[in-house]
Amino acid sequence: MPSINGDALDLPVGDHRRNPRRRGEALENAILTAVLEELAEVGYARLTMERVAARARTGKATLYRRWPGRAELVVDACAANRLSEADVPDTGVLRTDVLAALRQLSAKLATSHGDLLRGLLTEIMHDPEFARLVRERVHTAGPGPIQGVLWRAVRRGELASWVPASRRAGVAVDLLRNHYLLYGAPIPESVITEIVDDVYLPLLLAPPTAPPTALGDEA
Amino acid sequence: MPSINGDALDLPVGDHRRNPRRRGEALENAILTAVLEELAEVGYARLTMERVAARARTGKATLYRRWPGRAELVVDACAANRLSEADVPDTGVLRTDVLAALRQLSAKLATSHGDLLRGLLTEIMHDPEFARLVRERVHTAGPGPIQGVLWRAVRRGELASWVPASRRAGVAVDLLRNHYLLYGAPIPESVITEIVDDVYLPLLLAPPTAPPTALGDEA
Amino acid sequence: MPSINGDALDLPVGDHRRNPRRRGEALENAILTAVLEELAEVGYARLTMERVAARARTGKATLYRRWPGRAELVVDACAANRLSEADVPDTGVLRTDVLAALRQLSAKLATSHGDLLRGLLTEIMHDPEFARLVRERVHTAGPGPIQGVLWRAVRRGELASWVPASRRAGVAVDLLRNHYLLYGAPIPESVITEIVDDVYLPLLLAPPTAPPTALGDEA
Amino acid sequence: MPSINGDALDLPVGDHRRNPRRRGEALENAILTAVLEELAEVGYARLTMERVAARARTGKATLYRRWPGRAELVVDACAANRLSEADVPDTGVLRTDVLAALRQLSAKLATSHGDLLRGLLTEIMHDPEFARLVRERVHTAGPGPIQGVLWRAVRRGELASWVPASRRAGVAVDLLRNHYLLYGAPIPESVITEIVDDVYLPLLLAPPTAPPTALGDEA
DNA sequence: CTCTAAACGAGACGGTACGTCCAGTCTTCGG
DNA sequence: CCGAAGACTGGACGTACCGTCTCGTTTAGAG
Repeated sequence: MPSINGDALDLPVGDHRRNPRRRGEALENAILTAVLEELAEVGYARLTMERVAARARTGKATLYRRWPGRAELVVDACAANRLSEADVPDTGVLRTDVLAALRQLSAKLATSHGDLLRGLLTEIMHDPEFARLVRERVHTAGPGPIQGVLWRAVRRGELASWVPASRRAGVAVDLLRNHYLLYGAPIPESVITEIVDDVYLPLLLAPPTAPPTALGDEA
Repeated sequence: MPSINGDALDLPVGDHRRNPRRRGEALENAILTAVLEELAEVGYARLTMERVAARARTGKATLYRRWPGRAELVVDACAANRLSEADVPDTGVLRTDVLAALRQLSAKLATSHGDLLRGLLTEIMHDPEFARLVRERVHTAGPGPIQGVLWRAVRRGELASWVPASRRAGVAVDLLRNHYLLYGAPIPESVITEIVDDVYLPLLLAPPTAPPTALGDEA
Repeated sequence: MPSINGDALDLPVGDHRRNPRRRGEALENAILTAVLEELAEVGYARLTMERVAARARTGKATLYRRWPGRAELVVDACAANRLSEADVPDTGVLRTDVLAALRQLSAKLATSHGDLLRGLLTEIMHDPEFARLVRERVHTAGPGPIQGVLWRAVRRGELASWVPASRRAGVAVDLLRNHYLLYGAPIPESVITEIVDDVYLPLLLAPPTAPPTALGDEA
Repeated sequence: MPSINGDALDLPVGDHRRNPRRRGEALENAILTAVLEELAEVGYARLTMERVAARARTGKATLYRRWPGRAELVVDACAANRLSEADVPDTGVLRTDVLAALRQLSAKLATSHGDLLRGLLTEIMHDPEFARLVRERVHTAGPGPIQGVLWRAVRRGELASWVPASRRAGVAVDLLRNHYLLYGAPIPESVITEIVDDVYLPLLLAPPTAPPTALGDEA
């Protein structure tokens, strides 16, 4: 790109002016902070090793010594600022809990986390091990909370106990994530309620397999 | 990237050697063909305008005169080779039809189409109009066939007639696509059958909304 | 150059909007005018066929059909606006006349004519015929006036009659042109007077060949 | 220019295949050598940064890191191969020495040096500092030798001692250079002898200023 | 407390791709 | 059917980054 903006990489400096020279953890923190700032400012797609190094006032070699590439670096940076995995308040009703969980996820996707997810998905396939890492982060930003919600519902007797471990459990999160990837943020409230009322709750309460009578009755 | 392969852009030439000079549609076809070949060979991530131009034996300016960038070019190329929207055979049973449709989609995702979807998702947010375009292509590679399947089931009396128009209709495709994005191809057969048997069919046959008495009844 | 200014070649249009289509002389005039405007605005070095065509609201082929290249086009454009060959006033004294002629030439070189000369010199060698053309223009912008001055001096008896036809006649102009090419415009007054007083006049008045006694005296 | 020769930049390689990576002076020499070879092969007008980089087996960025542009790069390359400033043999006679010096210069202008001079003159005016540099190179390829010749003549008593420092000293070289610029190389022998016999020697031997009585005496 | 080995900062290096400009040539279509 | 208008092929531009590599310098930590 022929210089869309003439910025000479003259980033504001956190003024850990050189000397004393940072190492180990201090250095790593400076780098991860720089990554998060870049993520916030220009997004994942335009984040470059060059700018991260400049912003962290270190050299590119220092980055490559620790991370194989941009994707891994960014994943680590996000792991570091671990968004506290805010857990969902217990409202005592499954529907309300699920809505809260989805709204929380929706909000998270609207931040740089969403952009990040989008970007990482394209780079996932290089290395299966890395793919696993990303899935964990992505899922953490998903099924984690909802599992709690489901188990509470089981304890209250709202749900059959096999449900939280079944494939159905993740459907709401998957659909929401899917909607984000196709339509972007912000996700309209109506989409969330539709997912919950038209799909998720009916699904959770449906019998384990399709009623054999559905077809049989007609036949 | 410091030359993962040293090829000096010496691509096989279809030998439409210069003169007569191609214009308009003929030229456009040559370009779109080149795009598809590149897609198949190196994938979306490593497809470059430079190589496409070289392969189509034209100049970059000709590409940029027609498309604003790589993403739009690729989308057009895919629209052109419209993968014939192979329709699902009518087996007379909903479950079998759905399985066939998902297997078809799964196969499609395993080709360069999957890679493409992955790549385009990161570039979607620049321009809403472009986002819409991509969604259409992506959906075409999805809900299209399954709608047919569902309507046939309705006609056979297997399904309530409101189902194909409801949000539930797209769930299977969304889950499959979601799985591809997170886990890549090939998608194991077991995942497909689980989606169908544990989620999709029960969902399609569940009552329109969650039984309001769900908790009360059981308690 | 990656667009030093984003101008999309959207030049001010003389609004001979297309249709009726111009031809022959009308078109030619529009082109030559465009050339002169470009020359004035960006100079010879940055004058391009592309911009000229755009400015004249025509196509490049129209230019190439009439002129082999930029150099010839520009020369023609200058021939058209023929700078009236302002002749030197007769002061009755050789020195004053010569000074006036050189100052006139110096002034001309300081305009786009100088820039033009500079540019054309680099493109002269392609075609001897064209080289001749340029030399004529260049000389016209030089020896023409001074010949008059010299002949007047001959008539007054200030000069020997063989001088105007000798190689010495052109020396002043050659030196001035040379100075311009090496040092650019404006040429300091002192340079002009030095050329006249230290070189040109002594030379004009010197005997036809070196006094054979110069060396002989010493020997 | 649409490929005057179809060569795909497959230049002969000096096979300093990568590693050890060249730096500093070694690299610079390789580049300057490449420049000189390109100059000799295609001339200044068709010398491109792209080809120089390819020939030197380096990247364009490396060139631009060191030189602002083509002109500066070429000037440096010429400074490097400093054409040994071949000095003029002492024949013991001014006329013969001058002729030798001019013939030498004439020969030099007929090589790529002449082409170079021509090309650089058009790019001189961007930066006065650069203009100074070029003048030095150009003069070096000129007045240097002739100064020696003149001083020897002074020592022999052939010339007055004020001559070598006067503006007259450079006239022969200026006229020769001027002739080259207008008529190109090769410069006919007759032009050289005319400059020497009809202009330069008479001028050198003429009195310091024009006889004040020039007109009066005759009248 | 000294000395050595590793890590750091800085940035050069070889290289790919970008998106733009322009040169010349060829085609189409209007007058 | 000529010629105006403009699309085409293709080279080069100057920049941004990539990932590697070389320099000194600084700083731990072993002796």
